[in-house]
Parts: sequence; structure tokens; C-alpha cells
Amino acid sequence: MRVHYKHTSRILLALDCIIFGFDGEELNLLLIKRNFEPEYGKWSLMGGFLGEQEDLEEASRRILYNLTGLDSNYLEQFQTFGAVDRDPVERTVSVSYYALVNIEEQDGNAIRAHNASWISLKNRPALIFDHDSIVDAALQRLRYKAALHPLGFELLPEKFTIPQLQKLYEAIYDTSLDRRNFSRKILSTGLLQSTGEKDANSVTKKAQLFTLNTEEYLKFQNGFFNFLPELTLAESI
Amino acid sequence: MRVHYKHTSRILLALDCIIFGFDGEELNLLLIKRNFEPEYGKWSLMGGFLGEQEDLEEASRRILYNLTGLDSNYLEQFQTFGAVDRDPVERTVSVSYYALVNIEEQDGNAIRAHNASWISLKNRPALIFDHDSIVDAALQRLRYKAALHPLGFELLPEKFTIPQLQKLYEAIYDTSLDRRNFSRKILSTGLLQSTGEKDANSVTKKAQLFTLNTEEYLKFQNGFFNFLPELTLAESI
DNA sequence: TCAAAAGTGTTTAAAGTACACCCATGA
DNA sequence: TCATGGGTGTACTTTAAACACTTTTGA
Repeated sequence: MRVHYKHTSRILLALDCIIFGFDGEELNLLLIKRNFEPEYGKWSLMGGFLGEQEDLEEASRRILYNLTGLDSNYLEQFQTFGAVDRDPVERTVSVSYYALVNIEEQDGNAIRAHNASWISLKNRPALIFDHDSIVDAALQRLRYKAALHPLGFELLPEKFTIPQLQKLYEAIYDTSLDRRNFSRKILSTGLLQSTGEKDANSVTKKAQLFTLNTEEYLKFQNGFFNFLPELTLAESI
Repeated sequence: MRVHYKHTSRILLALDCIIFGFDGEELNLLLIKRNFEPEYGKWSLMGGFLGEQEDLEEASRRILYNLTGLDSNYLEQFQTFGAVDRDPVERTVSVSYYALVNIEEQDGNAIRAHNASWISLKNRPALIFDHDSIVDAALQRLRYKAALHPLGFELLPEKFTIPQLQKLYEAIYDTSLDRRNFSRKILSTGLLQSTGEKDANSVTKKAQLFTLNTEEYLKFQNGFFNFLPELTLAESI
């Protein structure tokens, strides 16, 4: 016979994934238009319940994989939400993870099957439950962390140009950066590896394509670094 | 009749508090020597289960208050732990909070009643379950955040000297800092307010006592700032 | 008057910032 | 040949880092 704790109530434990993608211009969220109850027809984050034999990260990877067909992306737990009435159906505590996804690599079929779409972060519709505030918190965390760690690359294709990287940072912080200083700062990290190739899509002068120097990248994941000129993050963790 | 989600299992949800204190020399943890089962006689973090009508932060404040008699201190959620076998009695997911406590202000009686003691972080005994790794994670988070935000003050008495503050940072990072540069850096933030008084305890030249400029402090909580000369944090969030 | 700790100053190096100029490309 | 965007350079300012000297205190 298994022993159990007494006099304590058990509760539903959900996981919600905030999935960020970058389309070259804007930061996007992968959202689901619900074709199931409750809140049929409304938009929500991708979520699910914790399985009996699953770790938290394992469960959120499962959710991410089912939706996007991706399994090896940047995924980080960032906050657990547990307001008593956050879910009107039944009390549910949500452990939230945010994911950074290369928008070109995900599986369009899996996404359509889940009735999901990429939606511009700026123009997103209202979401169900407390998902709006979860998204706000995830964006704050992304902004905070991306200023100090080289996360941005996770949102770009394997080969990318410095102007693309800059556009990404500008989208994350909803700001504009000086081209010349940004370039110098990024190059000085040693994170970029030249491929010798050039971006064929460009209309004017073609920018050089770089890949990430994975060795340096792993070092930088732990140490940290300022990726922005002025650290004027309005809000932070 | 209330609606419920189907086909999903409910789970125990605990909260664990990692309570940091500073005694003037070392960083300390408030730990409990358990006089109850399971793991009778072993050391653990202070924890408890989520009440049916409690928010997460509310519950962890309750736990903190019961133990220390303090209610208004720095308390921040930092990570949720959910490995399947982390609690051998029954599966339990733990939402963990770390707290910064002014060691002089807590309630000695409440602490003794819970069989708790302040234990040096460096020389702490092994803890039950996964509490060792929770403490490691909390220390990492504290180090990360204290380098960029003025948290340290929460661990000091209302009136404190710059050398005391420096000792605190040296304890947090287990390092030594240059007195002169540290002093200049701290003063340049405008966070300190002179009281005109001097530290009577000092044996040699008496250092000035400062209080926190709460107005500036609130600004800095959001913006951020480097409190250390070299940001060589071995590990981070 | 001496040792120990606090307080202030200075010099140098590195980083951040704001610019200007030239180059490649396709219409 | 012109507009657009990419690439490189430079001068200026701010901040960080390393270091030396003076002051206060109680024994």
C-alpha cells in the first residue's frame, strides 16, 4: 500500500507554452483558435495537462512538439501562475514555458491540424483566461534575457545576416538601433562565423550570411553580455 | 453542479521557501530540523501545501510568516520543480520562492517553535529530497539578480554602512571587491541617503550610516544596473 | 603613537555613442 | 546613374579598473 500525505487537496496542473517566432519583420506568437470547449472560437496559448509520469519540461516539450513538430528548440520555464479563479472551469495551476522557434522550420501541417496560426505580437487579439498577462510576463522575460544573453539566434534561420539579427532585436524591444554600433558589438563577441555566402534575397547590396559559432555560443549562454546600447528596459523580471 | 475537466489527474502542489539572511559575515539559510515524518531528524527547507483558496504568493507568504513572524519582505517566485520522484511519499510539484530577510528583525520564538535555525550557506548539511538542488538554483538566481538590481538592501538593517553592504556582496559572490571602486559605484547610484550618524560598533574609524533612498530604490527595481566590477557569474538563470 | 579600517583622489584603459563616408546592387 | 541598404572608420564621451594617500579611532 502506498503512503500518501493527508489533509491536503490535489489540484490540476497545466503547462502553457508561449511560442515566439520571427518572420523577418515582427515578433509573432503561435496561438490557437479554439475549436473545443470551454471558450470555443476564442484565441489561447497552447497548453495541456501534466501526465502522471512526466517531468515538467518533458510535458512542455511534448506540447510544443505536438503543435510544431519541433523538439530541440529553446524552451525555458519562466513562471507559474496560480490565481484561484484563473481558470473558470476548475482551479488549475499553470507552469508556463516560453519557446523560441525558427519560423521557417516548423511543421505547417501540425500547426493547421491544431487550428493554430502565427499572430503578430503587437496586434494579437485578446486571449482567454489570464493568457494575456502570461504573454506580457513572457515578453518581459524575453526582453530581459535577450539583453544579456545571445538568445536571438534561436529565432533566426541557420544562416542569417547581421541586418536580420538587428531587425530581430528591434522587434523584440520595439525600438531602433544604430546599424554601425550594433554590427561592431555583435562582431566583437566572436559569436558569428562567416560563411562566405551572401543573402540572395536582398534587393540592394547583398549582406553576408553568418552562422553561429556554437563553441562561443555555449560559453555566452552562461556568462553574460549587453546586447543593447542603453539598457532602458521599462520593466524586467 | 460544477463542471470539471475530465481524464486528467490531480496532483499535490507544495510551496518551498528558500530564506536567505546575512549575519554581517556570511550568507545564511533558515532551515528546519524536522521533528516529523517523513525524514525525521533531517534538515529541509520550510514548505507547505497550497490551500484551496490561496494564491501561490499568498501561500508562500503564509509559510514565511508562520516561520519568521515577518510578512513584508522580499519574496520572489523563482522556479517550479516537478521531477516525478522528487518526493518519495507521493508525487508533489513544488513552486519555490526565495526570500530575503533582515536577520535581526525576525522572530526568534517563531523560529525556535518550528525547530529552525540559521545555517551558514557554505557549511550547510545535506537536505532532504531535491532541496539541495533547489537551494543551488535559488543561490544562482540571487547572484544573477543582485548583480543587476539593488536587492542587497533587503538583507541589511534599516541603517547600514557601505562596508557592511560590501561585505554582503562579497558573501553573495564569495569574492572580494575593491573598497574604493565599490564605494564610488554605490554612491553614484543615488540609492543611499546619509543619516549623519556613525556606526558605534566599529572598533576603528567609524563608518557613516546610510538609509535607502526609497524613491530611487523603486526606480532601480525596474531599470537595471551593474553592481559588480566584472560580471563573471559562473552560472546564471 | 600605532594598527586597522574608513574615506577621497588620480591615472589609465576600455566601452559606448554619434557621427561620416564609401561600396554593391538592380531598376 | 540613382536610390537603397550594407560595410568600415573615427573622434568624443563615459565608465570601469587599478592604485596611493590621508583621516579617524581605540588600545
